[in-house]
Amino acid sequence: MQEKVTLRRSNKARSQDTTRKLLDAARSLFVEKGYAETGTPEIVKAAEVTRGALYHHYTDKADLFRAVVTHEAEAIAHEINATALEATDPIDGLISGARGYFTAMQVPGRARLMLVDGPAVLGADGMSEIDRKAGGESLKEGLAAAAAMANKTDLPLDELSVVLSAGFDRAALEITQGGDANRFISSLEVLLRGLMR
Amino acid sequence: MQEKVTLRRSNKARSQDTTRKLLDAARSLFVEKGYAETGTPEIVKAAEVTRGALYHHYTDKADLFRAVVTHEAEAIAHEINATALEATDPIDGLISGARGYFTAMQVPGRARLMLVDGPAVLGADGMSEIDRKAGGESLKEGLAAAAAMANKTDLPLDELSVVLSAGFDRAALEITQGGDANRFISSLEVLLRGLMR
DNA sequence: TTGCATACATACAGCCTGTATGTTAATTCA
DNA sequence: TGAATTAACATACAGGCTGTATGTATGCAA
Repeated sequence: MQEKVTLRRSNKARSQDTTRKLLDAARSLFVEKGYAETGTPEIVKAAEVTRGALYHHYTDKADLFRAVVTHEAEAIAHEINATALEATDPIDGLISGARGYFTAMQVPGRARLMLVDGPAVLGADGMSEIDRKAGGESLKEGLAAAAAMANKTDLPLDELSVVLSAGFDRAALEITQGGDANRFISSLEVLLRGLMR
Repeated sequence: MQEKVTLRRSNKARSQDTTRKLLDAARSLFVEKGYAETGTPEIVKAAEVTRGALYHHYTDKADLFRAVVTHEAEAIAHEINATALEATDPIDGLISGARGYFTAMQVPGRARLMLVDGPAVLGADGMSEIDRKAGGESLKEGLAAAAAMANKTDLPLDELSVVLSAGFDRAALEITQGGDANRFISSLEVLLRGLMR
């Protein structure tokens, strides 16, 4: 006789499995169609779970979105770190970091997720917190190092890093839409070099 | 006997009136609560019209939003032009324009409308078209003038203006959230000056 | 083994969007 | 100037989506 094959799994393993399936499905749908155009019924169908599971693990749709964005931010930080090369010139270091950032942002839909839907759904503050946790401080550190080397002590570093960071983001977005990465990189480099002269 | 007092109005006048009421109500609600959190029933109630009127004049909710954003972009351009002063130094002109932009962006909720919800709902391309029609080319022109005066012929002006424009936007957003306008302005000025040296 | 907590599954209520249809008044045209 | 047409709504409806409430089975701890 065929026994009732209920495969026995720990609660932790079950949770990990379903959250992972939800995260994967949600990510690819959010990336493909955007946040507003993606419904939870569609997500759970793709994830092969029920809405009950979704709302058990996440408080609401935005919470799931936050988890996806957080995961993505970590992946981006990881990719950048993997390609970042040590540079003697701090500005070279910043440019190399920017190159890595642009490359990481080329995975389809990622730029929209992180730079358009993210701020709209989670707010600018919610996003900056996620970025901070995922190590988005590197720009400010690089700027500070460059300023120190150039003996520029009176630069408004906090504001500069905010402004430049927005420029990097915008450049990344433009590049995904066909913009010329090299021209954007040189425009950023000329800004940085001018700053430190 | 009391005659039936149906005040007689032309169709054009009626349309102007209701679209204006819709625009006003939608603007203040979008600004206060954001696009996604504002429903059309709420809008028409505030405007004292019906949803039928709304969907008669606009194809959908996003279309009404587009009209609001367009109107707002024109108001911003107008405010900037009103305060812009002629400068001999093109960089001074850019800075003065930035000051006007930041001031215009301080009206509550406007920054969110134009810089957060706008791109998410209408797309980056939809927004840039609106900006373009409302005269958002002034940055590129100012940059070109400054570059000409400084004999900088090899700058990637298009990319620079895109990157800097993003920086201006981000600065405006930060200022509405308590950031120090003067520090942002000097950070932008030091970027521009360094660029043209 | 017994009781509680976890991890769901199902059902439901409320709201919202867009469309279809009906009605009244303005405008056009013969 | 009267009839036909169109504009400007108003009302009703269908479908879908979100979040919650409730039910159930299984893991886990005492």
